[in-house]
Amino acid sequence: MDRRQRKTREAIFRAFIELLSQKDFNQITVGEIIDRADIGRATFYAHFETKDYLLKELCEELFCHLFDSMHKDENHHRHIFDCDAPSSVFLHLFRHLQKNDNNILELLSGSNNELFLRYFKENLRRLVENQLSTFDAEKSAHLPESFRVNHIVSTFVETARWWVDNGLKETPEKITEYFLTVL
Amino acid sequence: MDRRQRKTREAIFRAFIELLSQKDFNQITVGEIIDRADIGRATFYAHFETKDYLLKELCEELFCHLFDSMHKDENHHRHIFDCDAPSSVFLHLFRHLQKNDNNILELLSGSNNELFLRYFKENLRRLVENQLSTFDAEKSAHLPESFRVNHIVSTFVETARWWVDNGLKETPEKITEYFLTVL
DNA sequence: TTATTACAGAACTGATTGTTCAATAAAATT
DNA sequence: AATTTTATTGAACAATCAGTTCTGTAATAA
Repeated sequence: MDRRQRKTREAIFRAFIELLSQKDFNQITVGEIIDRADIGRATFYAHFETKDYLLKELCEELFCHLFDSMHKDENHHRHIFDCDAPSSVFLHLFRHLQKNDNNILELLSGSNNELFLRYFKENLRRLVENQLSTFDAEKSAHLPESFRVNHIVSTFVETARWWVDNGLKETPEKITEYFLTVL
Repeated sequence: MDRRQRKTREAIFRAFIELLSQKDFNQITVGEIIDRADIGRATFYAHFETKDYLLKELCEELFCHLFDSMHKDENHHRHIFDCDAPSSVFLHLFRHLQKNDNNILELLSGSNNELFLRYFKENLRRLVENQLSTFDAEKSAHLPESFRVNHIVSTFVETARWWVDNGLKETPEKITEYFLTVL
């Protein structure tokens, strides 16, 4: 990839994330993004078809980073706890959320980020589907699988949002415990 | 209230709901609303400051209708099941959702209705806070109250959305059972 | 060195929002 | 019934924004 392209792309992402931490997605205009990124209008549209695609690609990069670093962390902490336990995956996620790399938290708690939440849930769903059997309680065995997956994913997201909205006061371990208790 | 005012207000709501069943909230323009409602542009802005306020007031009317009719129904069906059971409240809600008065379902399952969901949850939260004690399991007793309330509310909303998205195939009784099982 | 590619910057169209105002029609008041 | 108040109309208006197009220029690759 051309060095110029890379720089422009990063400048756009940086500006976009800064703006996302200040206001809702729908309130942000292309004009604001290009002013802050200090690029030409035509350049923006050469990179992203619309604002929606910009968010989509940003999300994909964030999730790659989130899930990649999760796998690394899993190896690194292998001696601390059992990585095969379903809790470990979520504990890792909560830990990485706490770090707030790339201001992902603003996206989670914000009020007009339906699109972001959809992507987040899509990614989580894949993760949960693979591990579904480890969650099976006798009680929920007769429920449709898609319902169970949806419930786990939704509960994770809502737990994370509650955590963020209340100022991240609990430790990742504690919030994982909350999460597993209600589950 | 002036008969003229009432008529235009209803025409606006009717047009707005019809449009909401066709496309996302953010895609709907004021121009489309006034064309469909067959009123002047200035008239719209005499009634609603912005499109957001229109949605807000629509939601308030829908919730009044939903919760009012729920109370009536509660009396009407008192002989059928125990209304003090926490399940009955939610069963009523699921029943009224199934009727889909005023196309409320489109709002629930749609993709850009963060605003609507916020109002929905606010109303539900009040309901749940009053009945929280009836939900207390020993397991969740040590969790913060706001977390528990949030979890119940979120789970209800997500259950309803799953139900709607999957074509309302289950009966209200069945979906209430699903809901209470995962809870 | 040459050819290719990305960017700047400006101008432009079209859509949309929200406001204003004078004329008209409906409703309320006397 | 006559008068006053109020709501609506319809059109025109400015402002903002999205997305496109173009030319000249600078960076990169061949």
